[in-house]
Order: sequence, then structure tokens, then C-alpha cells
Amino acid sequence: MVPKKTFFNLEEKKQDKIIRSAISEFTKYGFERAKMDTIAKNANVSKGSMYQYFDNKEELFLFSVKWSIDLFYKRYGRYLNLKKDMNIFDLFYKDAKIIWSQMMEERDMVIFIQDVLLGKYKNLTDKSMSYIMDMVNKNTLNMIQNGKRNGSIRKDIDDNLLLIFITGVSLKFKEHMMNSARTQGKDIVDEGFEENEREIKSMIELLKNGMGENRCLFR
Amino acid sequence: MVPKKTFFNLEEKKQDKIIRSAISEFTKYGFERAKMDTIAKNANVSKGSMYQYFDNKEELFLFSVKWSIDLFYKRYGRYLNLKKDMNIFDLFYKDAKIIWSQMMEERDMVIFIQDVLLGKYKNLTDKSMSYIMDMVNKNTLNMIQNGKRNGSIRKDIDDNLLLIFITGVSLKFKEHMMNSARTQGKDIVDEGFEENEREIKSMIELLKNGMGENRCLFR
Amino acid sequence: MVPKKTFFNLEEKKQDKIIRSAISEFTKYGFERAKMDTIAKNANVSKGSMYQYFDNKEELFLFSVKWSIDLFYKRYGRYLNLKKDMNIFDLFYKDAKIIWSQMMEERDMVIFIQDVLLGKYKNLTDKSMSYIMDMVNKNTLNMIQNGKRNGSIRKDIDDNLLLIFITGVSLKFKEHMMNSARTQGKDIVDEGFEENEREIKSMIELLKNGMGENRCLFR
Amino acid sequence: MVPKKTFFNLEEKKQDKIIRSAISEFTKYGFERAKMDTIAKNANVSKGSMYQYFDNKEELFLFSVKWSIDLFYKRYGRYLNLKKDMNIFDLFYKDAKIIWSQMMEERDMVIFIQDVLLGKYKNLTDKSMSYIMDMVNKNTLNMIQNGKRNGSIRKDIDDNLLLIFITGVSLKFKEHMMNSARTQGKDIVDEGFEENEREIKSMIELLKNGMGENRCLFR
DNA sequence: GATGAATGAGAATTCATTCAT
DNA sequence: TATGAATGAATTCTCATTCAT
Repeated sequence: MVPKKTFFNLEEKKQDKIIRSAISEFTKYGFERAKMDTIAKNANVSKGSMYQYFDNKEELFLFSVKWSIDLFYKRYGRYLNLKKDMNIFDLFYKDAKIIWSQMMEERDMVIFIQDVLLGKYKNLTDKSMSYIMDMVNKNTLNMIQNGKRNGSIRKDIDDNLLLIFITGVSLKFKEHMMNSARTQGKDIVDEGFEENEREIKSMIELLKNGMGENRCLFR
Repeated sequence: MVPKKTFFNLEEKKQDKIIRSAISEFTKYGFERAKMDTIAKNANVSKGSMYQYFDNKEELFLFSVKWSIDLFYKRYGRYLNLKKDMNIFDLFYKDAKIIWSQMMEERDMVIFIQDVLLGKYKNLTDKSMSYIMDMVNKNTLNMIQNGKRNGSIRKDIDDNLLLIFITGVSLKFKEHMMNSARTQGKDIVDEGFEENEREIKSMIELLKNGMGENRCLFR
Repeated sequence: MVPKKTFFNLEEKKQDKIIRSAISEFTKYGFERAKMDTIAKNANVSKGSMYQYFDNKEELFLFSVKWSIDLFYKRYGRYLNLKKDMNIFDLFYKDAKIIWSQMMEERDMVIFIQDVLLGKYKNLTDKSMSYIMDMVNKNTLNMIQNGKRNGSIRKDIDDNLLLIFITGVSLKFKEHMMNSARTQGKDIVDEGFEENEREIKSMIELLKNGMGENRCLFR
Repeated sequence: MVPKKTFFNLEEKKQDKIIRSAISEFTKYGFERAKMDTIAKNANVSKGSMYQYFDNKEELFLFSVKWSIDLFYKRYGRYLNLKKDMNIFDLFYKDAKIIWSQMMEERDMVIFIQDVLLGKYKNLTDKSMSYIMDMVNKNTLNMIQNGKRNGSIRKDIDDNLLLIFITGVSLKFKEHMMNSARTQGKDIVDEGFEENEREIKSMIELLKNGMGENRCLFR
């Protein structure tokens, strides 16, 4: 998962270009059909150079995953963070909004991460996948525990089941949003978001109060 | 997606063996790395024959998907069916139980279907994937509409969002169960199920009433 | 060192052609520079087929070695054999004669074996080289022990040193003969052999009685 | 075979280091698999610099050969030299002893030279190999002629055959010693030599008097 | 002179698919 | 129909050599 140092000697801009080229190719074609040659060319780099940076295609892939997650958190982590009084439902809201806005400028990366999380590359990532899952889950688990403490989350259900519950909804919902974004193209941006916002809120409502009918009306 | 008639001329047992061999290979290695040769050998069939039954690897894959779904419904469909008064939560319960018991004898197929549903083969299945998704979603959507009608599901939220909601939880939860089954090995069967049953019920509770704290106690 | 069974399914003629092509290529260019493609083409076989017969270039090489030795012994072994009363000097004589005549029809193979014995492929063969060395040395060692017993070889010197002594001379002398054969082309055959015979006899004289001056004249 | 003058501008120490690094690499991996990069790194020199010193890998190799021989003769030549009354058997003795002691401190170089002499690099060296062979053979041939003149070597056998005879034994025997040295590690030094000395003397005995039984006892 | 990043020609190897028997 | 040998396009990966700094 670690590129050779030669990679880190490159200008950051170039590093960027290479990884983005890789991400784009992997997302488009999957791991096997992705060609090193194409990745190289799209990054304006020679095939040979790629092998000075990475031992092989798998290294490149694994590092692309790490890079994506890291970048995502570096960029958007602060939005997600984690004020004492923030609860998991706000997090879901913010998270969804971020994903949505991200889809506008970083669609490749977002889709790539989504694919990874959905297990599209299971065979490859099982090894080092823990890295991402840990990162993602730790945060959520934290929120859940906070929520239990401050009374916004019910205490009678195991943390891990709650994690599965929210993660499941979250993944599928992100996928749904991404499909919308994909379909709508890059132009929608704001108008698109209104409709979207309504959906996000509905989802949060479901997370909070479930889909059963006779829920408390006064809430 | 349609094998040649030669395939259907085979004894059913042989058809079975071939598809199961394919499923196992695809699950283990993904589409690209799956080898026709290995699939053939594991089915005690010659490589050449495979091409008398299927035009190419993709056909084989696509048919394997169809076959899996069909078999699944043939076998377990009656359990899922669809009495007028059954609600989606009962469905979830049954579904989960089935998956669990299925993992014992048909783990390859179950995992394969799960992978397909999670989008691992998106690139391939986009074309004809609709087939399954339709089948699965139509059912669920039906239930949702039923539920709304008979008062077990809230009416203020869009059908499709409810679909996403329940599907998301369902997928992730199945994955969780499958991992448990995998870890525990084939021997657990019954003991394993007690713990499992508790989890299923917790999940249904969450689906129904959400994870928020101040839910109505009188329910 | 073992080809896949597919190789042995081939007509013996074809097997022959393939290995001879390999031997010729290895001898001409050494292991690294030898191209699978060329070997395949010269054997009227496709590159892909080569990999149905052998796992990789190294397997092919290793098997070529084994094949050469085996063939050599199958063909000429009987000449070398090993009558009770044959002594090592006769063996040397026969051996040299065989090499010489072999150079006429099997020059590639002979040169190849010679190269292997001389250690040209040391890096590759160290692993399984034992096979040949054993074969060659066991025979010679036998002769030496026989010789000691029947009084044609001095007993005051360690078997292994005698082995080194005779092997050293033998290798270098074969090389010398091969160079002659190479230089003279294929036409010499018989005339060439007269001169050759004189040399062989000189060598045996040296092996027997050494190069010191005051050797016993009555011998 | 001639490095660029830039090479000779280097401190002698550095020249040394570079060539030794090359020798070590060539010996370990053979010419093709030897990497310029590794050679450079082990000599604490940049890959680019290597190409300021040598036109290409082959030049480097060829010069390494020359350098080895020259060094060998510079260091040990005086021991070998060539007093009027020295005979070839003394030479063999000295030679062997030197090799043995050399194996202790210059094992890389010794092995390298041995490989060259055995023809491991035949394809490469054929061109300029004459340089070494000439050097080595001229000496030996001289000795032989001396020996014939002063009565220590029989006159009835052709010089070149005698050359082959002694060279063959010599090469194989050196190889044998080198293997011993390799096996025993660097610590043996003196104890190892006793056993060794016996072997050397046996070899000379064989060279002088041959391996035949009924040699003259009065000698 | 020194450096090490960049290059790309070249080779090994893989495997879906074809096809003669 | 069944077989499995044959094929070659396609791809990964290597490394000597060049060249800008």
C-alpha cells in the first residue's frame, strides 16, 4: 500500500494527477480492465514511470483507496467534526450534503470511495480494507455512543447493530443521490439540491422514528 | 443471457453443477479473474463444451445471476409469499431467517446474489441487472404499498425512499449475518440462530420505530 | 523441471522439435536472451502453446537439460556400458569418440550439455543441477573404484580427487574437440577423426602416466 | 573495454568500489540479470554516473574482467614469477595456494575470474576474451616449453595438448577448492589449509605421474 | 561532473475463444 | 456433441539508457 519514495518526490500536483487518473480508470473499468498504460497516459506520464512510483497495479490501487479516504477527510473532515453536542442525525445530514456537493467537483473520487465501501473490490481490499472501514466506522460508533449518552439515541439496542443500521441506510442512500447526480449532470448544483434536501430529511426522519405507522405525532 | 439450447439438453444435475461451479469461481475471484478453464474443470466438463452451452463468459455470468435468483425464489419464494395480510416487517424477518439457514447449505449462491445486489458486478450487470432488481424491488415495493394501505407503514414518505431505506438496512444486515455465518463455520446451525434471532428482531424494531430515543412507549 | 502433461500428449516428434528448438536458442543466446517467441516459432508452434506445455521459461530450460542428458544416455549409454572389465581409460576413449561423432549430428545438444557441465548456467541449474552431475559422476566414480580393484588405477589417492582430475581433463578436452568440430564444419567426419584419435590417445597417455619426463619407458 | 577518462579521474578507492560492486553483481546474477542500478547503489554512485564512466553495461563488464585479471597479476604475479628454474608443477602448487588464500579476502574477484575462465560469459567475452586467455595460456605454455627443455616434462606430446591437460585439471581443481572455501566459511584459514595442501600435492602427483597403477616406484 | 526522474522498447505470460477430430 | 490442443491479442512489468537540472 506504500508507493516508493520516488512518488513522494514528485510535485504534489503531479501526484494528484496520477492518482486521479488511476481512480478514474478503476471506477470506469474495475481493477482488472483498468490499464496501467491508460492511467499513465491520462496523467501525462510514461508507463515506465508508473513502475518507478508503484511496485505494481495492486499497489497503485491500494494507495488510491488510501489517498481518497485521506483526502476526503482532510477536505471535509472538519465539516463532520464532531462537536460535543452534534448528534448522528446532524452528521447524516451534513454527510449527505457534502457527498452531494462533492459529486459536483470530485465525482470520480466520491464514486470510487462509494464503490470501495460497497465491496466492489472486495477481493482486492480485504487485506488492507480495514484501514478505511476503521476510519469510517470509528467516527460513527463514536456518534452512536455520544447519542446514547446525551439521550438522542435509544439505549436498548447494541451499538454494532445500530452501526449496521445507519451504515446500511447511509450507503444505499448515498448511492441513490449519486445516481441522481450522475443522471442530472453537473449543471444542477443548487436547484438539484432542494429536492435532495427533502429526501435527506425524510431519511433522517426514518432513521429517527422508523417507518412504522403509529409513531408519536407530537414529536 | 440465454444459454444455447444445448445447455438445456443436459441432465439437470449437470446444468446445476456447471452453474454452481461458475458461481463459486465468480464469487472467489470476480468476473475478470474467473477462468473458464477452472469453471469447466470443477464441473467435470471440457472447456470446449462450455462454449457449446454459452456464447462467452459474459453469457455464462449473466445466466448464473438469473439462475441464482430463480432458484432462490423457487426454493424460498413460497416462504416469502405474500399473503395479503403479511407486512414488510414479517417479510424482513423471514427473509433474514432464510438467508441464515441458506448460508448453511447454499452459501456460495447466497454470497453470489448478495454481491450482485451490492453492485460488485455493476459494470456487467447494468445491462440486464434490471431483471433481478426489478424482481426484488417490485416485491418490496408491493409490500410497502400494502403496508401503507393496511396501516402498518407511515404514509408521509415517498415509496421509493422507503424502498431505499429498507433495502439499505437489509443489505448491510444480510452482509453482517453472512460474515457471522462465515466466521462460525457450518457447525453452528441452531445455537447460532438464537443470538441471530435477537439481532433480527432488533433490526426490525429499528426499522419500525427508528433509533431515536423518545419513541412512544405505548407501542 | 516437469512439463505439464499436455506436453507428453504431443507426438514424440513434436516434443523433439520443441526441445531442440529450445536447446538451440539457449545455446546461441544464453538463458536470458533466449526468446520464448523464437523458440516457439522455430518449432512451428505458437507462443501460447509453449505455456500449455511449460509453466515458464525456466521450466523449459530445466527440462531441456534433463531431456538432453536422458537422450544422450539413452542413445550412447550402451556404448559407455560398463562391462566388468572395461577401465576408465577405455571409457575416456569411447566417450571422446562418441562426443566427436555426436558433434556431427547432434551438435546443438552436445554443445548444450557441455555448456551446462561447464557451469555456464550455474545460476539457474544450481537447484536441480544435481541430477546431471550425479548421473555423470556416479558412472565415473564407479569406474574409478573398479579400476582400483582391478589394479589399473593407483590406490594411494582419494577417489574424489581422481574424479576431479579426470573430469577436469575430460571437460576441457571435449571443449577442445568441439571447437575443432565447429571450426571444421560438418564435412570432416572421418578424415577429421584420424588427427583426433591421435589426440585422444595422447590424453589418455597423460591421464595414465602423467606429464612428468622420467616415466617408465617399459610401460 | 575502455572506460571513459572520467572514470580514471576518480579516486582510486572509488574506482575500486565501483568495479567490485560490478563483479559481485555479475557473479551473483550473470550478465543479463545484473542491474546497473544495483551496481551503482552498492558503489554509492548514481546510476547516471555509471554512464559517465562507461558507455554501457557491456563496457563495464569487459573492463571488470580486465581489471580483475590485472589486479590478480599485480598482486600475485610476483609469486608466480617465473624464475628460470621454476617448473610447471611448482607453478600449479603456488597457483593453488594463492587461489586458496585469495578466496579468503578476494573471494568475489576469484570467483569472477574463475567463471570467466570457465566460459560462463562466453557470448560476451569471445570478442575480447583473447586478452585473458592469452595472458594465462602464454604463461603456461612458456612453462611447458621450459619444462620440456629442462627435462621435467615429457617431450613426446604436443604443447597444446599438454596445455589442455593441465588447464583442465587446474580449472576443475580450483573450482573444487573454491567450493571447499565457500562451504567452510571465512574462518578456516589455516586449519583448512593442511587438508588442502595434501590435496594440492595429490593433484600434482597426478599431473606428474598420472593415475595409472604401475608407475615407477623409484621416482 | 553528478544526479535520479523519465522513457519506451521488449519480453514473459495469460486466457478467452476457436476449431479440427 | 464433446474434447482439449492451438492460437494470438492484450497486458503487465523490466531495465538499460538518456537527459534536464
